[in-house]
This record gives sequence, structure tokens and C-alpha cells, in this order.
Amino acid sequence: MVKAARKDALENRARIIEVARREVAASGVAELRLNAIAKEAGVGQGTLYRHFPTRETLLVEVYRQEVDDLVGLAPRLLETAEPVDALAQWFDQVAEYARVKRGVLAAVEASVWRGITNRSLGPIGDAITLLLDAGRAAGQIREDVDAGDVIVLIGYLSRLDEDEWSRRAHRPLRIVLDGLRRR
Amino acid sequence: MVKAARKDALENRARIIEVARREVAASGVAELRLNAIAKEAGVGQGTLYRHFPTRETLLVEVYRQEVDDLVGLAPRLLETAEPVDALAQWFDQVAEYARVKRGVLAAVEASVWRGITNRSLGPIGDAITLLLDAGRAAGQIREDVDAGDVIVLIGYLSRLDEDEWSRRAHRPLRIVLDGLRRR
DNA sequence: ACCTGAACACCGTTCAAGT
DNA sequence: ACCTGAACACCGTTCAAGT
Repeated sequence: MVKAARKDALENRARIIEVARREVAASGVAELRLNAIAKEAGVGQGTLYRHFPTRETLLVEVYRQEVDDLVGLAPRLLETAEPVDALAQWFDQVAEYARVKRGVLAAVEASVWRGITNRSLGPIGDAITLLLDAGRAAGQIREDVDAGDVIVLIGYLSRLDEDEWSRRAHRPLRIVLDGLRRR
Repeated sequence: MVKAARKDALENRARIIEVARREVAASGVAELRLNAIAKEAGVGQGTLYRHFPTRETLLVEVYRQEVDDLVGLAPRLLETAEPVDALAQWFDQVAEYARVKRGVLAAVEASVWRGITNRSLGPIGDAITLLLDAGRAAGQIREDVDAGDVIVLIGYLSRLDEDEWSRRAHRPLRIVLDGLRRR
């Protein structure tokens, strides 16, 4: 219970994110009850809405670390592997994150589904573009694809049940990868 | 207002489906309010639940015609085209249905996401299996894929906005198709 | 047997009142 | 400035009472 107003707000915000992160890890994105998060975080619902006007803005914060990790991984993979192999490894990492933090991709996908004028597909989109461009330059990736195509195709990862994971996660990724190759 | 009980029930059921179908066509699957459907159909909510215990059972009926069309199309395409081409044409038809009746695939997908013991993927799954098997027999399709892989990959079609359609519908399908080819 | 619709439960969202 | 939490809106689902 700190007095300084500004500090209060920041702490509230941090606590909301922390609680939401824990809740999502435990029960998944779909189960995320905003009112419950507010209560657990010890704030009023209005405070949650002040900090996060939409459900999505909250989820972006919840997954910020994971998204940053994935974005940072792309250029590093390109330093040590052929572009297509880098893409394959990056896919594997996405799958791994999606398994542990179901819904890492959910927020990303949302940006693709909506709006004609989505100038950017966000950081994840940029990472994919980087990988695709490198692959194209090396003649390994087909010319006619963009990051949005890849995002819609790998989005299934955020909807797989834990049960289905081992059976369904990796094979479709391989299909996508092979489909992206230059023929 | 017919008296015969059995007939009454059948008529109610038919009217519910009809209203739901119109509503889905107008506003999409996501906007489907079950209580509103009941009211519009002139029945109590309980009656709707008697006939359709879950939202999904209603949607299956709403899309029955379209699903039947797609299932019937697969063997016919195989009569006149090489398996991979048949698959390509079948994909195009799925895309076309998904555009007009957003959510044709939604009910189908649900069967994939849930349950370890999904012995069957339903009629759509059977149709895809037919196409894949023919392709494998002809040496055109890779050995290590099944209908479930294809369903999770093409599921994005049911989530595309109308705006995004022209830009995003077909290219990912091509990627999937090429990824399914034997290399 | 089948149907009705009030009532309950649940969750997101707003806003008047507080500090 | 920022926060609280009662209150409202909305929708799915149930069930006692009707026919």
C-alpha cells in the first residue's frame, strides 16, 4: 500500500500482469476471467480496464517475454544455419512456446484476422519476414508468400489441446515448411 | 399450430434450423445467439435445448447440406482428375463454401481439437482421407500425413474476415497442397 | 411427450462515488 | 489522478409449471 500515486498505478499494472500470467499458465487463455484477475490482483475491475482497455492488450503483456524471445531468435538462427533450416528451427521453437504457453500465437493471429489496412503484422510477423526474405535470397523459399500466410497456417498451434499436442503439433509444421520451399 | 405431438416437434426442429441458418448467413457463426434463435423460431429456449443439446449439434445441422456437398464432391473429382489435382480442386471448393458460409469448417475442426480418442474425424475427414489415399497410391502425396493434419491446416479459412478473404484465402491453400506432395 | 419462459448463473463493461 | 465495486447488460442453461 504505497502512497505515491504514480507508483501505485505501476504496481497495480505489474500485479495484474503477473496474476494474469499465472492464471493463463494454469488454465489457458480461454479460461481467463477478467473480473477474477482484478479480484485476485486486489484491484477493482475499473482499474484493470484502465490499464488494459481490451482483453488483447492484456494478453500481449502476458506473452511479452515469449514474443521477444521468438523475435530475437530469428536473426541468431540465420547466423548459424541455412535459411530453410533456420526457419525449421524457428518453427520448432514456436511450437515449444505454444505448448507451454498456449496462446502465445493467439494475440499475434488477431492482428492478421482483422483490418484491411494491417500495415504491420507485429514483431512476430517481422521475424517471419526476416526468415522468409533470407530464404528467398538463397533461392530456397518460394517468391509468392508472405508472413501473413505463415501466421494463418501455424495458428492452429494455439488451438491444440494438450492431449493432441504430441500427435498433431509437428507434422503440420513440416507440411507448411515443405510447402514454403521453392519447387 | 398443428396438434399432433410428433409433427409439432419435427416442425419446431425444422424451423429452428431454418432460422439459425438464415441468422448465420446474415451475421456469422460467432453472432449466433441461441436464445434469439429460439425466440425468432417461436419456441421456448428449452425446446431449442431439447433438440440441440450443444451449440455444435445445431451448427452441424445448419451446415449439413454444405458438408454433404463437399463429401460427395471428393470421389467425383477423383474420377476425372489426377489425385493431386482433385485435391487442389476440392480445396478450392472448400474455400468457396467457407467464404459464403463462414464456419462450415468450424464444426468440423471442433472434432479434431477435442478428445484423444477421436476414432473418426467425421465425414469431412473421410473425404480428405479418400483424396490422400488416392494421392498416395499414385505416388503423388507423401506417406506421413493424415486427414487431421489437413483439417488443422485449412481451419484458418473459417476465421478469415470477409475483407481478408481475397488476399489470404488461396495462397495458404497452395502452400498446404505443395507441402502435401511427395518430394 | 413436448413445450414455455421465468429465473439463475456467469462474465464483461461502465460509472458514480470515493481517496 | 487513480481506484473501488455496485450495477447493468448480455447470453447460455435449467427446470417448474403448463398443455
